[in-house]
Amino acid sequence: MSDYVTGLVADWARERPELDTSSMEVVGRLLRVGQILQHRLDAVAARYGLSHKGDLDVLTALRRMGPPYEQTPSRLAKGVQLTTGGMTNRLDRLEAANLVARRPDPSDRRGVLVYLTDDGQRVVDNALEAIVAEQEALIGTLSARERATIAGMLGQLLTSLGDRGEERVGAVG
Amino acid sequence: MSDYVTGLVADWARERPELDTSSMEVVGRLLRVGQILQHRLDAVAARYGLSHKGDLDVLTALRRMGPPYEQTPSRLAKGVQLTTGGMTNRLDRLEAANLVARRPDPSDRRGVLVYLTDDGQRVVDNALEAIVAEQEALIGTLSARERATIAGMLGQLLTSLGDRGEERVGAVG
DNA sequence: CTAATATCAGCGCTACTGAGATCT
DNA sequence: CAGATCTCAGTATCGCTGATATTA
Repeated sequence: MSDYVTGLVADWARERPELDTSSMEVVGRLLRVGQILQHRLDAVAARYGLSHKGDLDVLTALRRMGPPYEQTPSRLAKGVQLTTGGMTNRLDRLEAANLVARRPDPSDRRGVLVYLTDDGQRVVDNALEAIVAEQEALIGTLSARERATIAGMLGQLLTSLGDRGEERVGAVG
Repeated sequence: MSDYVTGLVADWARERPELDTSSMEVVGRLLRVGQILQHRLDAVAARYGLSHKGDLDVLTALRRMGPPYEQTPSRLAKGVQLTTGGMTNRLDRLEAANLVARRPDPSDRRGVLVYLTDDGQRVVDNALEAIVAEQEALIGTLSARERATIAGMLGQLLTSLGDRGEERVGAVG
């Protein structure tokens, strides 16, 4: 078994032998795996017309909230780590594609509420199933036991990195 | 322990209970960890003046080759998955920063060779040490045994995804 | 002649910043 | 009045495409 990182580490061992490359064996692979998975999942989303990278994130964020699949732009922006200006652009795109719509917020006349249209609900539900299927295919070589092990360690790592889930971003949903 | 993905999965269990979210426990965490690590490492690179995302990749690619730290733009572009046009832009930036320089390729008068300047060698060597230190800090909570386990599983995963290391990209080096 | 190398100009995409209008 | 919400215009980053000149 010789992946991309194996070669990297070999290079550094030759060029900078005093460098401790043990962390690279983990971090390098994590980054590499993340890139490949993200790329493959983006391709799946694109098959559902979601060729703009962050669009699926917005749709799934709304979908995950449950009916009536509605949220303010500000809170959506926080959820996907975007400025409100950036969210305006994204929502314009999604609204033009008829996947979301805006309506005035009845409880705050400064604001608006964004909600999934019927089309948007259909697209996100279909896309999500395809995404999950692709995820399953991507990690198909890992046994149930290995999955539990790696998920546990990554969870520990995320927690140690301060990840609490207040801000839910990307990562398919 | 409750990270970002824990909340995600709980949302989907409520909204789409028939969906098998087990792959998301792994893939979601891999993506999330990758994002966080990349972000933190980018910040370290920025401290060395490498605020443009792909710049460190080019410098490390040259550094890893050993003296005289030299390569053609085409091969560099392949190594970091970039078009030659994109590489021209990057090299212009790096050359303006006096980190690399170009000279005519003596063996092919169509081409040029890019090499690390003395400044470039200093910067990449210093940045690399800082990157490795940051990596160590980031995964500090994992024991040696856990690191070996996760590195092994990720290597298996990368191999199954077709990663062979012909094209060495990003991922710190 | 075909293919490869590097560059350049023009384009597209995406997000950010800061200003402005509205409202709490 | 301070602060929040959203939008908009302008700007920046970054890579790609396709054309070009040169050489293998």
